[in-house]
Amino acid sequence: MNNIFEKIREQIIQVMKDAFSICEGKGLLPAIDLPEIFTEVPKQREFGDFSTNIAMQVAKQAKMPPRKIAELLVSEIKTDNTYINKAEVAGPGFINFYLNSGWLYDTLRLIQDKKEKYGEVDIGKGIKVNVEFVSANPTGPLHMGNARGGALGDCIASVLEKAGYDVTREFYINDAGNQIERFGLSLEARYLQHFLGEDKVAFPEDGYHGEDIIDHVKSYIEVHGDALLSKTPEERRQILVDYALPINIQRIRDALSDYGIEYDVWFSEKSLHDSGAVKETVDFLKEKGYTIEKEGAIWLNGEKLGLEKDEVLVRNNGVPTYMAADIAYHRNKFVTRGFDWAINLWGADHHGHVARMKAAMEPFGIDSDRLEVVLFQLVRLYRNGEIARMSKRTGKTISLNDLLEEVGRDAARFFFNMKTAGSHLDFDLDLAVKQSNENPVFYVQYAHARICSILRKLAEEGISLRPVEEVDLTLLNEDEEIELMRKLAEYPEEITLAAKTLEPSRITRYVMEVASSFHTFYNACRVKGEEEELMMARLMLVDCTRIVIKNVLELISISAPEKM
RNA sequence: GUGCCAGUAGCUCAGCUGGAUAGAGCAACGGACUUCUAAUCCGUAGGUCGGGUGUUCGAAUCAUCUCUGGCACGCCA
Repeated sequence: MNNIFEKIREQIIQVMKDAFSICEGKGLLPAIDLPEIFTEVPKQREFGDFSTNIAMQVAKQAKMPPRKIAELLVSEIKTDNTYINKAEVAGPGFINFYLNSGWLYDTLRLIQDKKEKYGEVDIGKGIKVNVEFVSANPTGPLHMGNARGGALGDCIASVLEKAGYDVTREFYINDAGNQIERFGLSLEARYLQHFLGEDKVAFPEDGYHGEDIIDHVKSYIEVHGDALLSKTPEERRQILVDYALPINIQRIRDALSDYGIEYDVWFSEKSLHDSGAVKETVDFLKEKGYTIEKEGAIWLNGEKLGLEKDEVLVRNNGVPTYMAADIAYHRNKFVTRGFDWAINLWGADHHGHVARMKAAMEPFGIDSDRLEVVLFQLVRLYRNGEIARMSKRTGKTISLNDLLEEVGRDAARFFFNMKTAGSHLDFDLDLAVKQSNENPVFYVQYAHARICSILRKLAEEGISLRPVEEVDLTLLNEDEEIELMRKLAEYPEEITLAAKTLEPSRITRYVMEVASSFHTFYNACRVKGEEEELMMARLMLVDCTRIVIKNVLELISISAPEKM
């Protein structure tokens, strides 16, 4: 058992089912085909700890007023051996359950038992899931979109791990295709410009204008000089790409590592072309009749797959498109490597690609539900209350490296994980570095530091945590203590919900609530200096809070300082 | 033009399978440090949930229409 909420929910459902059958047995209620019984935590504390609306749900079926049904059920309720103290009918027909504090004390016992594993649940049952995120073009540095996608993807992966999935973090390296061509052309142009003069060599219109391209060329020239002038353009571009690409990829790895992201797999698009997997995939589609040929190109048959239009898989020059490679890639994930589930994080500007990719799984016998795409809206950076522009064309982009240098990993990851993926995100650079109450990162970290301070101060006096079974937890009954324990009890439930919705942002908001409950407790109740048994009970509560905050911060890869 | 996403307090955002009086943070205003860290806490104020219609015991949530903003509709990725 690692989720008290789950246990309570099961108790309530069982108690209600029993009450229904007793009522039916006594002829108080007609036979009812029970729908699933839902429980919720009422917003108002006076409505109890949990409630259910089942009486309202079955009112129509029973042909009785919901309140009447609820009253019958409550009169026949059996709550022996449960946390339930009493049940009451309220409002239009809610049944409110009031629990004894045992579930809160059991929560503390559970936390002490599980320690850093507290919060883990097993809804994943070891299902193999591939989480692919960032997957930026290795033609330049990582930008804000990659930063958001990185924080989100990494936290989704972490949440799924905690929820019992077998997670693989993966980066798809787009080291083939058109953008690599343009990368080569850009490098070549800068190279030639260096020797022949800027005005003598035209820069490709859709080339990469960034400074980093010039830097690559400069450092190449420092070592190898002008030897490439005598090569053919093809050779020249190949050599320059072979030189610069690994550098870019290494820089991406380093930046992501600084950002707290470690991948299990770096998957090369080029390898799919080299191994023949792309060609094989197109051939397969051709054989199965999912392609059509027109205008010298091979197209994916949109009509047959329920898509709006056809998509080019192989251009009339024989070069496959990214779409062909992407299909081969996902076929590799599902068929070759046997993932049960694949989650991709894409910027919202790629949303048009979602339906196509899901549909394209069908010919391979892959249920499209096994591919899940999380779209996230793009980021706007603010500085001095104004939008900090980032323009890829002028090369004056604010990169992930710049961001980490300016605000640090903790603030960056925290901010990107505060909001749901679907909402636009305004990143306030000034706020992220502000060391004040306006900054939510410090709010949470401060709670952790405060706890550590309490533990430190007590340790100096030779007072340390007792084993939980030697502590009288029933002494914890102040409102602030109850509220804090209640918050701590929610954690496994939060992990469950975050995993089900693929919304790690709720975990970030959750830890802010834990911090808030702790700060309130701190201001209302003292630990040090209280009568010994009470002090020990509170020390236990404080330590459990520390464990939960640390677990969450570790989950989202943010430091948990012991002093601030 | 078609499609996708969004519109909730001055600002930034939560709101789970429809539920009880729509929440939080910041900003504003008023309070609390001789006591474990005041990077904290307590209180006050702040709303036509973009707008209309419908579905029903009940709608911020579902359906539909409409307005506004962002994005996508390439032999780019």
